[in-house]
Amino acid sequence: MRGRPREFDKDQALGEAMRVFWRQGFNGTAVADLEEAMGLGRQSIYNAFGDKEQLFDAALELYLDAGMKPITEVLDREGSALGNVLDVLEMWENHHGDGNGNGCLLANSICEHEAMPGERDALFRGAVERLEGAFARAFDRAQEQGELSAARDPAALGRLFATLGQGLSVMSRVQSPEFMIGAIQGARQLITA
Amino acid sequence: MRGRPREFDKDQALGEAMRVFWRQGFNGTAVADLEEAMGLGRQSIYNAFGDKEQLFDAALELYLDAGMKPITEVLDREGSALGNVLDVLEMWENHHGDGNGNGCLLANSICEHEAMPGERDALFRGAVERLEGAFARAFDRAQEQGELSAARDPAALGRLFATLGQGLSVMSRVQSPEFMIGAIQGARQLITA
DNA sequence: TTATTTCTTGACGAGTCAGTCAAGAAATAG
DNA sequence: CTATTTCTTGACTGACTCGTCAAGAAATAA
Repeated sequence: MRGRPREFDKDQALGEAMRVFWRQGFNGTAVADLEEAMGLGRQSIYNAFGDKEQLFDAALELYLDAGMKPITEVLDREGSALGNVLDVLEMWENHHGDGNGNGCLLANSICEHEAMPGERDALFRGAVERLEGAFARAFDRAQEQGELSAARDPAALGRLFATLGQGLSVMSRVQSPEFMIGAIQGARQLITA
Repeated sequence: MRGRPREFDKDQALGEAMRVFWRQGFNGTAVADLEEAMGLGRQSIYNAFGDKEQLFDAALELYLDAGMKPITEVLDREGSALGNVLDVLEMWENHHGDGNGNGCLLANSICEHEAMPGERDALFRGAVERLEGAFARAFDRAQEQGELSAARDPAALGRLFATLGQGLSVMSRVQSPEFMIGAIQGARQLITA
């Protein structure tokens, strides 16, 4: 027997929750903040998502799906692999240059994570490895295509660029668009010239 | 009239407070945690350091002095400027490979900062600019010394390496020493070969 | 219609938070 | 010695925390 259906859109509400966690972090977000942003009463949130920690996990998963896939998809695109890497740099330039200033929820969560309840290490590592792997594959193909010196180590460069992405996320929270563009320009120079 | 002198060492207590904030963040740290780590009663803390926010600021300044100076000093050393940069990469490799896993208090604070009271943007930016500037000067000198291609932009590379440092800090909180070594190895390859 | 299930609303409670108050302890100044 | 100043200890407070409870509303099933 089905009972009364919920009045709100669960996915949309989760998106709003994600944005609040993104901006304020887990410990910096009160359930009252979530109520306001999601436009819901407290019990509706607990009915639909469980407690605050489960809601955060769901929001983080949504973020990793929505925010990571576009990058790995570009990196795995056919054609010039080095071009794909440069396209991702341009995506980062546009994203971090728009002044939203919240960085990346993954990086923010990793930095806060010792102060958070629960076990999320595996989730974090998995996300990083997907990013790292996509970059490594691209650099590998770039070598095959003759666009990257055979002296480079694609796996090491994959780790470097995944790390750079996290660094850009941190910097975007406090630095100007000009800074971000400069840092990305530096990365461009090192893999092209 | 002087009155009763305090029984504890203020600098040492601040160091303990710094370590707690470093590990747990501002919002993740209760004043009770600070009491325990510093070995002090609550009123002693408030007498000596003011409120929690002022104590955090003092701890952050201590960190920036103690943790940033060694890096800029190596970068500004005479001799091979590119060698200095490589030495900093090695310092990071040793630091992040020791498995302490707390990353860098600056990066952690930047990520948490929207959820924190007060204005720290200027402090954050100043610290980043000191790091960025030291790298930029080193790359500039490396060009003069003929160890870095004249096609590079030292300012952009300075921003890139400051950003990389923040990224390494994030990664060190969840990734293995092998990952860190790989990422740093990637950076080495790009500025030497 | 009536019974059942689920959602929504608002109040509530136990626990934790940062910060303060008050009293006693321990030092210096005269 | 006494008076004064500062530090230390521990209790305390009001605000905020997350999560739950209870009652009514709104849907479906028969």
